[in-house]
Amino acid sequence: MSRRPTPDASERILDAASRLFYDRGINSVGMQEIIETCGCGKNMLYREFGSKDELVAAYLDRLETEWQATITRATGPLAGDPVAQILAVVAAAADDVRADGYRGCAFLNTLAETADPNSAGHRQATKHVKSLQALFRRLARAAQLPDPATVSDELVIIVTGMQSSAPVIGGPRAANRARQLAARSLRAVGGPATSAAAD
Amino acid sequence: MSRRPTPDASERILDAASRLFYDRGINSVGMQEIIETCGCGKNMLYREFGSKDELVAAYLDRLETEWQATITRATGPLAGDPVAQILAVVAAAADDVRADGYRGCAFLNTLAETADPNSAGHRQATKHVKSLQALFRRLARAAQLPDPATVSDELVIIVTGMQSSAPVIGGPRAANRARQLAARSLRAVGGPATSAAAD
DNA sequence: GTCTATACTAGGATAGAC
DNA sequence: GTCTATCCTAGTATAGAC
Repeated sequence: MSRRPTPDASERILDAASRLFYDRGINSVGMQEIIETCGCGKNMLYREFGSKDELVAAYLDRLETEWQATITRATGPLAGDPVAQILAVVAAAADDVRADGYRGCAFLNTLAETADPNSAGHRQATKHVKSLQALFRRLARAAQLPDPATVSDELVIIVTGMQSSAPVIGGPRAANRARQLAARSLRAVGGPATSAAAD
Repeated sequence: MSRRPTPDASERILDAASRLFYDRGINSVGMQEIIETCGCGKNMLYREFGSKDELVAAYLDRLETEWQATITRATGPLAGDPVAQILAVVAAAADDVRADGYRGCAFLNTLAETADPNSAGHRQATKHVKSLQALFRRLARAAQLPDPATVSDELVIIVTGMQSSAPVIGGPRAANRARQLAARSLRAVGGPATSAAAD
């Protein structure tokens, strides 16, 4: 018992850090608290992650990877139906929002917290939103919607608005309204294959 | 009544603090930097504002007052046309978003930064969004729109989404898309007086 | 008296050394 | 794990200029 191989020490640290970072904000969490929460030593933490910045980067990196897996899982079965895929992406984001203790999008929160555009957190958060925008644009183009750039911007606004307003107006309400808004957005721009966007 | 030699000392401090708080985030700004920026002494700052928390509260208070004045100015000439008033509120918010150096809604940023629901900042930020929601609901009811609660939630999502996505997708784009989304939302729910929501 | 400027306390931050 | 170095934080108190 005394001797733990801890093959996943890095994971345990990242688990503790992620929870604290999200729940209380990156700037409000000290390294000491992360150490106490995960029960590791300070040297261990700094050996696995060289600095707090790196730990933050790893936190956002893992979330990004998880999000990419989520949308792959959600859109995979709908290959060939890009309109349904768009709605599935919105629905996947909406599922997160319903969770207890939801405190907004981790990337948008990081953006609000770290103003320096050159910081790793800022760049990762910006990249996250831009990749969501690009995904919507790609799918809108595949659906042969007129003006994919406009509709993808609309969808980004709907998703980020859902995430930002949810802590105030309530997760389920925000999720439902956002899904309806997205469906309506797709119907409004018309195009050949938007029948799937009917309520 | 003790006369004050510098009647605007409080204002100057609040100006400096507001700019720093917004540009870099509340938690990233120290009292020392505020003092150096506004050129006042530490004594003065702590006499006018008892603590950093109070200074933050004054910062948000003033923004709230300015915002209330903005919507009063925007909706005043449109009395009797609640649908146009809703669009005017969205347009007023959109104007802010276009500004150079826009870094998101100050209230939403505060919410992201301070997780403690009992803190003054958290409460003021929550109140701000809820009051926007209530304003939309009141106007939607005045316009005799069916389901004012739903349409007001949609409008809140559109506005907060515009504010949150603007730093990433660009202020003007976000502003234009949000105004179009709001107009479409009003047209979609129908009602007797939504012709003003036509593009 | 009213201001600025600075010294100071007490604590918490990151980070490194052992 | 503990201990230390260095820095920054909020906030108070003192010193000195006008």
